[in-house]
Amino acid sequence: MSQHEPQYLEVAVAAPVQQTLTYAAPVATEGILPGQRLLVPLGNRLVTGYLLEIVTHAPPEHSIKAAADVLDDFPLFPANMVPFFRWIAGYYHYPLGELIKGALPSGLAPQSGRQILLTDKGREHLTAGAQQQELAFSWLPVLLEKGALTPAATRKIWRTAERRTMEQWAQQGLIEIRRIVAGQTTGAKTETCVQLNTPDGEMTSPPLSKPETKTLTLLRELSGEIPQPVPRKELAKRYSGARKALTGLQEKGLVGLVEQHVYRDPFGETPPFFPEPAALTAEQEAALNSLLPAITQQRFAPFLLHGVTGSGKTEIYLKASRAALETGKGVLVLVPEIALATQLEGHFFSRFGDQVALLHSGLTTGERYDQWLRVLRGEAQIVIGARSAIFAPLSDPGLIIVDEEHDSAYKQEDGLRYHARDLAVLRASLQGAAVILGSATPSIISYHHAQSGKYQLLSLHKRIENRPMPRVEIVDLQKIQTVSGRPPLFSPDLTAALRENLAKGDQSLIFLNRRGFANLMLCKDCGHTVQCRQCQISLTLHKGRGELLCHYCGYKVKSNMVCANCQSKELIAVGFGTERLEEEIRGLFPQARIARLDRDTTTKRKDYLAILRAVHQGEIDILIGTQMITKGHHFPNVTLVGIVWADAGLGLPDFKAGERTFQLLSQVTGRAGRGEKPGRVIVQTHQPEHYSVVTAQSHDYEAMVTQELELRGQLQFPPFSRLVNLRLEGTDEDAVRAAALELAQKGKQLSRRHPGISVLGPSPAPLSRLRGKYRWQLLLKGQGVDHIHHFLVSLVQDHSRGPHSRAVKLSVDVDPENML
DNA sequence: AGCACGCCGACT
DNA sequence: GTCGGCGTGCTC
Repeated sequence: MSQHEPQYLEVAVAAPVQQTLTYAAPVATEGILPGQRLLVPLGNRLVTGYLLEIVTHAPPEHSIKAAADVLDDFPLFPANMVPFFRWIAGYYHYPLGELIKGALPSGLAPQSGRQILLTDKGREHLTAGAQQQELAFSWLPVLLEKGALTPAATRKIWRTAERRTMEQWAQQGLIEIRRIVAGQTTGAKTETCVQLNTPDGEMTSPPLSKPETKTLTLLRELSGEIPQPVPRKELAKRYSGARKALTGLQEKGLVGLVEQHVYRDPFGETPPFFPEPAALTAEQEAALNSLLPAITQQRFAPFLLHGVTGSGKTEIYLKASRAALETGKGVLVLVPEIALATQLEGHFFSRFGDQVALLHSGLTTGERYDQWLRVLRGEAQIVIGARSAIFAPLSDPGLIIVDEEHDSAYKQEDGLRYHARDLAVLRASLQGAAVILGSATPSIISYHHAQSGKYQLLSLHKRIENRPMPRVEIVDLQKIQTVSGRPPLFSPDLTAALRENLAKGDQSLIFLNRRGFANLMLCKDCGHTVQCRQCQISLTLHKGRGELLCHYCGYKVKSNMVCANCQSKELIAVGFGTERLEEEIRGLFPQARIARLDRDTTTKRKDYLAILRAVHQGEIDILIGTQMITKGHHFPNVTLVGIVWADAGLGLPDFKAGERTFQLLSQVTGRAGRGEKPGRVIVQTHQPEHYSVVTAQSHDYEAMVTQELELRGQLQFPPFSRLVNLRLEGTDEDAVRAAALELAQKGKQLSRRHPGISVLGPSPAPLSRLRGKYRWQLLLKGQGVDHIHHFLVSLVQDHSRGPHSRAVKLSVDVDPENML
């Protein structure tokens, strides 16, 4: 760009503003680049803005303000990600600045705020009347004591009517309201380190106390040959008196303190080492022969890698990654969640060492930021992470891998409702990279694309070393006679198989995708069920915690409560979850070593790893769990898998229920017989003839796809159409209903001019009340994407101009994964 | 979002 | 008359 042309900045502000805004460059700024954050005036406040592009023309109809400040010394993301961000904002109907804010590691969006400071006059006047005032203003004592309120406290008060008082007092000169820029919480982590000032170490001059001498000696030891600063924390850990002694040593000029930048180690522990296998299977060779040329040619090429569990997909990822690194490009690996990362991250770490950066939700804010910087600076060429890692600042990815691509954890279900797998394909196409979507049970959508030639299909049908797929037996729960007339939790077949396996010393898995003890509390006297106060959902009994829990909002009450309707104490627990299974199994097999893996037993990654390790080391005979146990673990000694209730998900009002049930059954089934011994699976169900169950039994993925595609075709569901779910939410039930009806009417009116698009609903959402909000929804179904987007833009505009736009929130869910 | 502007009811 | 409630529109 020429020096003489005027420079304007196209900026996306971190506020719900749809358009980008144009600012003049801040005074005296050189070499400002896209990807840097700015502090820009918006209305009469200052907000964070993200510089997208430097342009020569400004829109003439606006006065142009200058950016107030540049917040970064370097761009936080590469400029070539800007088109990616723009595309996403358009597709998911989300403000670009908010999107970028969410894509960057958290804590990087300063905003202007206020802080209250007490003046001398104020101290005088307010102290006198403090006794009475205190009753009215809870914050006054703090203000009088500290002379100031924190920005966070001020912000809280500002939202209330007490703001008026503040403004009055400010006018009277009792307090000062200072404008500040707040919210920049995360920076590179620095650590206080101790440095020796006298390297050769004359201990002579001033007399030292005993702790001081000891600390100095320790410091010399740790500093090493060429003295390096030692973290103060480290000294304190080895000698508890060090912290205090250091103050003395500092005064005597013997040591100095420096702030030093450190990287935190995100690998909480050393991951296991996986050696490179000596040989590949013929199928692996064939898949790589298709993949590697595409990677070498450095162009967009999408692949669907369909490989049954245990067929060696990981090795293909690793070989493909090496090829991408050899072209000088980076690799991005997406995994469904932390759970799976442990296995795959171990493999990548074993092969590529510290070239790997990890980005997952288990990291602290600071750790995330550190990993981000490593990627940004090119210090790590491989990124492994959960869905948000799709935004990792790799400047030039040559390969993007999405493992377990069918997993619904890739769909973000609030805020920007993106699908990381879809964004992976998009990013690959924008940046000219190869992309591998891998799964044993690909999503219907992806498989459909492979059939139509949009993706190239790579198949691994055989397990490594030709291990057979496990034998799957179906037990029809309806046919089992019991005294109560209700089906048992464990059929005689499953109980016998468990007993047998236990006798052999083999391990067993019991799977049920529902946690807790009982999912319903019924009043014996009046028949009422205990419901969540916030949601249209019954509370689940968690016996161990002695609580009834809402699985949607986290609301809880003590389980010894009385019926809200009739005060009866006689509440009976109906239904079952993993906690109940555990109790029953312990009763059936008191001698067995039993563990349970679900969100209740593993609140931290550490607990989770501990249970997995115990299973691995053979310390557990029977592992009970939710889908957490299905996530890609290799348990060589598991020879029996019991699925307690296979059709649990089939009753949901969701067109993906059949697909998901098949995927779940296949994933669980795949846990059996991964070692040398063959596996056996027992599937209990009320619907033994359902195609999801039947095809899972025969490991016949293609048959499931054929069935499913036929059904989807008849109903014109994806992939034969596109869906957008418009959800309306608010605390006022009538307003939400009214807004939904209005929107639907507008939609139906509009659809007369857009014949390809139909409007279904409105209707109350399947979860009609959630977290205290009433919910209605409206489904758009149509053919062309562009078509639907035009349609959406005018609908969203209509709502935002409508009378309910503030009381009722509209969220747009493009390609919904979950219809609840 | 967050802030100003503006239009109505109930107080000095 | 004006203070202050919140519906509405805009932010370069």
